Amino acid sequence: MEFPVTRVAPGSKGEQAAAQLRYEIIAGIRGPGEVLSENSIASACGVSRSPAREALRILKAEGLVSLERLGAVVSGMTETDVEELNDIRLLAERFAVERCAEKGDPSLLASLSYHIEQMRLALNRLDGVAFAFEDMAFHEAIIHASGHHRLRTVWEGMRRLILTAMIIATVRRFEEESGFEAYLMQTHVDIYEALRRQDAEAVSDCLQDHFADTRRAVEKSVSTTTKPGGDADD
Amino acid sequence: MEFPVTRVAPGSKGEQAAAQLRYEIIAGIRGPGEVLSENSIASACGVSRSPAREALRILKAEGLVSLERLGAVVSGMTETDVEELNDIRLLAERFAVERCAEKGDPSLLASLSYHIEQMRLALNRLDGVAFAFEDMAFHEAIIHASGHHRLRTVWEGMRRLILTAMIIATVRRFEEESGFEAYLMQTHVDIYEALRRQDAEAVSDCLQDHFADTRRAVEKSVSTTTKPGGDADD
DNA sequence: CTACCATACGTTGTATACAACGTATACATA
DNA sequence: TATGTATACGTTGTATACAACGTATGGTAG
Repeated sequence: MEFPVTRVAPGSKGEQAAAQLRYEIIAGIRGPGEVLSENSIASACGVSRSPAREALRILKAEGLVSLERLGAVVSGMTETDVEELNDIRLLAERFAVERCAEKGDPSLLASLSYHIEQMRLALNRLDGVAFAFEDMAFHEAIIHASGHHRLRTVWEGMRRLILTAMIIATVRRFEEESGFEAYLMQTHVDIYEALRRQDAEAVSDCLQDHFADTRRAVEKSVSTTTKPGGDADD
Repeated sequence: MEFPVTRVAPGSKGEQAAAQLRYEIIAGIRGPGEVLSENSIASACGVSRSPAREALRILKAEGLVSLERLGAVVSGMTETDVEELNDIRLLAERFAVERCAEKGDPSLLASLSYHIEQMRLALNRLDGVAFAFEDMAFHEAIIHASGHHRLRTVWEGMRRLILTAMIIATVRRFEEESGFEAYLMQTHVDIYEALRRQDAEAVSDCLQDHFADTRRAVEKSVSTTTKPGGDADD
């Protein structure tokens, strides 16, 4: 799989290097315990230390590495990490829909409907990457529609992490799994319908179901990932 | 007020510069709309562009500035921002105590009790900074006790922002307000007691009360702040 | 064989130099 | 006067050089 670095991080070389490393860490290509020095990243990504340094700071903020004195140690993404990430996503989106219910943004429903349709099209093309982007856009629309700046800032801090994990999981699911399409689409439609009915409790339940499914899918991807560089059991 | 930069950010020059700027933005010394170039920060803080650049990235991640092409534009902290920050804090801590209830960490209660006692001592000394640090430690203990790594990562992303706002608000409250001590201490004791009784619902209510009070205090500080550099209403 | 010390290397933190890009301003021309 | 253009400046992004620090390793003395 060739990871769409520039689509995930369209910005500077530092962000692109971070995007590449993020992918490699989440995909398990770089296993937990592996040490990343600024120089090694610089040479690996073909850039100088300045962007490499920036990449490391980004990855640190996302909790993917811990900056030690000797270098950045890869934390990796375990099943627990995926589960926790979904905890937070569920927490954030439930909060967001509560706020949406108060405000009642009419353009949100249109946006969600649009992304559901785009997901259908991507599904027909068996384009996992496109599907993941639309899936992401669906959930991001809910966050944005809340109109809560701070929630959005928090979201921004884990946005690319989530997007990357979703791309990996979705592509793998498209390749390996079968028969999941109906349920995957349905959970999004359920959320949409519940929002349209302004049934807050139903939305909450639908989100919970959806993330339970997401968790299963992502965990399967993460756990089946080989870790060539890993096993650094000091 | 001399802001304890090194206590908030004991790290590199970049982090210290960020701490200083963070304080100045939250305190309103640097108003919304003000433009911060890397060079101006470098000269203002007496460092080179490398730490200045790092500081700007940190502030961007915290949502205090937005990085435009022309430079970093200060977003500032409005009353709405403070309110939103407390929304997220309440959300995070409620989630944390739910997890704590499941696990039942005995050392948490001891930690909370200790910090309450330290708050009392700081109160007697009329030491606003020390009080804020203990207040912070109290709430941070709850987050940590949840054992939720991702929640901690999210918390880490807004930790210094919250700490700075708390220091400013607390110091101001110590200087200007009076008669608030009893209630301020009581809300923390209430949280502690509810946790000790393992009464999840009561904890939630206590947290809500506490943050409602915090919001009032911080908002008062922010709103009464003069903004000499601001008023950049393009 | 062990313990200690010196040296060399690798790491991050910081400063500076260079390149690319956009903008604003001043000037010339219609 | 209005408009188009060219130039100069300020900005970020990137590369490189230097400094400080810790560690690991090798050698030497006991």
